[in-house]
Amino acid sequence: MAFLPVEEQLEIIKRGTVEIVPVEDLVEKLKRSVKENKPLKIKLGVDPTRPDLHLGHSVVLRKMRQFQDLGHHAILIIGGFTAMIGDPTGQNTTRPPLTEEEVAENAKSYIEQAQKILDTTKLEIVNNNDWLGSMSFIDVIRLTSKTTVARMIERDDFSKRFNNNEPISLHEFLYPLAQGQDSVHLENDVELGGTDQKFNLLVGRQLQKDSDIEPQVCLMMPLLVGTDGSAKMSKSYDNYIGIDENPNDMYGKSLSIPDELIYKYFELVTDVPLEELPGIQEKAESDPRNAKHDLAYAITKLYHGEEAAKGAREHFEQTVINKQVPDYAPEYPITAGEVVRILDIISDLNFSSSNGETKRLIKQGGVSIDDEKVSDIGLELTLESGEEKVLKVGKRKYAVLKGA
RNA sequence: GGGGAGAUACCAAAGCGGCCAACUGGGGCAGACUGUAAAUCUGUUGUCUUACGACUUCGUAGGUUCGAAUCCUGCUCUCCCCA
Repeated sequence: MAFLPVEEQLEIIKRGTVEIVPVEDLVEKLKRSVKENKPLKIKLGVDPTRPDLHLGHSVVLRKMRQFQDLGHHAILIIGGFTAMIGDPTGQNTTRPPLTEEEVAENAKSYIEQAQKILDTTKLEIVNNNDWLGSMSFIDVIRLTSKTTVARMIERDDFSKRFNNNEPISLHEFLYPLAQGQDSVHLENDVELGGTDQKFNLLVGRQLQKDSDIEPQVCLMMPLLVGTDGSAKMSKSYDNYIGIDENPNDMYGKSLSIPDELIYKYFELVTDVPLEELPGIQEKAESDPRNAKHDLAYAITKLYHGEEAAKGAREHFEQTVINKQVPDYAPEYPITAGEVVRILDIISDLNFSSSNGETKRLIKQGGVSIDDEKVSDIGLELTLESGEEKVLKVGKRKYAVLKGA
């Protein structure tokens, strides 16, 4: 296929990118690629520890996709070997290493999800266990001799942990080397990663140089801030929007991000055309409410299609704005005439983690039946056959109580 | 190898024999206000119990005591200093 002119490619590549080190090398590589009609090898390493992908992961995956669309060759590395070490990046404590079986299973699930973003028909998938796993101890020692302790602790998370008197296990130093060795093995032109990966990516560049391979260009994408507006998006902070999430939740969660993030999200996790971005930035400031709805729509559409996005918007208007009961509310059957405690109903529905919490919710006015706040902790109810009541717990948990 | 310090709830951090289910801050949850935004105010945040109260919890296993997060001993883990 014919490649786009270098300038046009660059513009697409630079979207949302924090840093390209060094950008001149990328220009050179692109020029040569166009001239020789030869795709660049783009490397992205993924850690198969947590297989649930969310929009945070999508940032760098989307960048990968953009390279694919530009005609370049995408290589996804499953960090089967490195996962057994545990990437220290961003961890304040050492990660538990995974077994080979877990890795295989997680990798499978990862790829399944990633195909919502990547073009898997044109994707090369490799496992770094294939080459790292067979290295001998002497190979490893030679590898370690290529860098120094001072360089290692110069890395941000290490120096922080070091200064905070937190433990750093020796094996964690090997992680960047292992990742760098991947680049030596693949001889890739570009490696993608989050800004937190900068150090690791640069190690790859250095190791390639040492092995007389043309060094890779490191391209860093920002870490997407989660829906809470402060920490990076992560499952463990529960501030994430999963790419597998149902349209309604996806839409709703997208709306719950702080206003300041609207533009960033448009830039990083949607496919709105480059030329529309300036207009969006303006709208995000002048009319954040609607801009955010546009965003929620765009995100939902990306993963579920136009119809579902429309449905999610209607659903939102219906339930939140007009305060109607969502149609997915679970039904809770109650035998006609039977006396049931409200406490038990909520517990059965898993709407609260303990009876103590339920009582607290009731005391604070967080529970209502048919729009009427429940004030009595010990409330018991009975339903006639066919009778229905709507139970609401907290902000957005609904159930339909149905006499049967 | 030698010496010293430490391990408390989601996180940080007080408490150092009974008044401790454990101060305080952050986070979370709920209410008011709103745009499922922010800011603000209020309440709440171990389990069971309508409640009184009961039970489990302060790295881990034992011990001392009427009584332990607090004292003693073993163990595990971490940090610092020296070599």
